[in-house]
Amino acid sequence: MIYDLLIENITKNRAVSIAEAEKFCSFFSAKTISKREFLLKQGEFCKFEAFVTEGCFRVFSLDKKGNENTLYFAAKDWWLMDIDSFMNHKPSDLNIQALEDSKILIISQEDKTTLYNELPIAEKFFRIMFQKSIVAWQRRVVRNNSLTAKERYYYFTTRYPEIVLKLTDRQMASYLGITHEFLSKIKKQDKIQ
Amino acid sequence: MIYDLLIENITKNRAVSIAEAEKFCSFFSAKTISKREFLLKQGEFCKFEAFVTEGCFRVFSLDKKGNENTLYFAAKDWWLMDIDSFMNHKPSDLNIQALEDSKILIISQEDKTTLYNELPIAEKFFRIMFQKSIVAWQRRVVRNNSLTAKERYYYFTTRYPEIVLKLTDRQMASYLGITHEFLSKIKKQDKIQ
DNA sequence: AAAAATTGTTGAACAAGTTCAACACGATTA
DNA sequence: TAATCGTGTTGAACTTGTTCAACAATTTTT
Repeated sequence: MIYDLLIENITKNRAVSIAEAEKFCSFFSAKTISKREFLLKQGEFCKFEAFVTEGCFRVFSLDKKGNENTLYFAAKDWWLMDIDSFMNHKPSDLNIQALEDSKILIISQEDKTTLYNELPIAEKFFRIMFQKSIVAWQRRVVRNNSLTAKERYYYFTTRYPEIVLKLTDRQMASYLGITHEFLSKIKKQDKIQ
Repeated sequence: MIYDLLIENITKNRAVSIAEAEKFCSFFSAKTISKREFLLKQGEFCKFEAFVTEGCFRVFSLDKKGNENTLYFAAKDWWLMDIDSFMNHKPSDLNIQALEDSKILIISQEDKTTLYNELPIAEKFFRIMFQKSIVAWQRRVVRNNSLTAKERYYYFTTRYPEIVLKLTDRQMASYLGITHEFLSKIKKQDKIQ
């Protein structure tokens, strides 16, 4: 069933009844996205939140110098959203693009409000999910400040080997915060030793 | 009243009744922390969350090379916690130290659970607070990757001028992700022009 | 008030990462 | 099939930021 993965995601480590899980899922509908297609473009209003059931996405922004900055990749079992645009009803700074043919479960802004109102456990679920997310972002900041590019490259490739397979070097470099030329040099060094 | 600032913080932009706000506050007790005192040390279990009503704190970790990495500063009206240690009941990676004589409102781990159970609006309040926090962390990652040290210095000093006054250069440098020597050189360059 | 410790400054040598340009390769597209 | 475009690689020159050491100025402790 298309909701299996989402049900597992929301019930994992939490006391959620079958009825609650089913109600939760009823707010989401399935959607297919082709490779290279954009789910969201900078400047648009983000009026959805989504859960990835198949494929992979890249979330990135463009800075003033025109460089791409990859915030994160979202493969199966990850959530996709622009919290800022969604929460504050403002144009998005982010682009969300499919790296391969993908499938998501999507909820609209209005339905998300209804979900919170009708299913109190949803507040707890997302509250905990956001807490975990903050921990991950804090660790990312510390890694970016305290590790060299080479160390960050090792961390990323050993931590997310399945995602690495789906990326070009340019996409990975924009996540690591280095140029793709320098990433190429890191990889070369690596092979020699 | 000592709860005034907390009440303003939780009611701002949200429909919270006076009764709810008062109940919320009843879980918190006032505490005084002296300059240089640690509210939490790396290795300890973080069994509290706190709201700063006076003074300023620094939250930092030590990496393998022995360098301090400042995650954030928390002045009046900010929340202080180690989400990871608190949520996952594990030893903390973080140090929380008062930069000056300070006052906080503090809630214990048990009371936080009770608060969530007895006051459903608390789930919504913290869910929204955490969402805002994620947006801030995402922006920090983008700034760290796309701005030079000098640009980050400008951003920080113009965005948080009151906090800057309370910091040594070393503390600011550890937040910006540079050495204090280099910060000193940035400041010198700055004066000349 | 003296001693000790921490802080900020500066310089010189160095390391990490960028920029730009050139080229080879593979994948789309016409 | 040819043409085009994006990708990965490499080198040389350059910029940004680090490291280490020395010193002066403050702050803290005794």
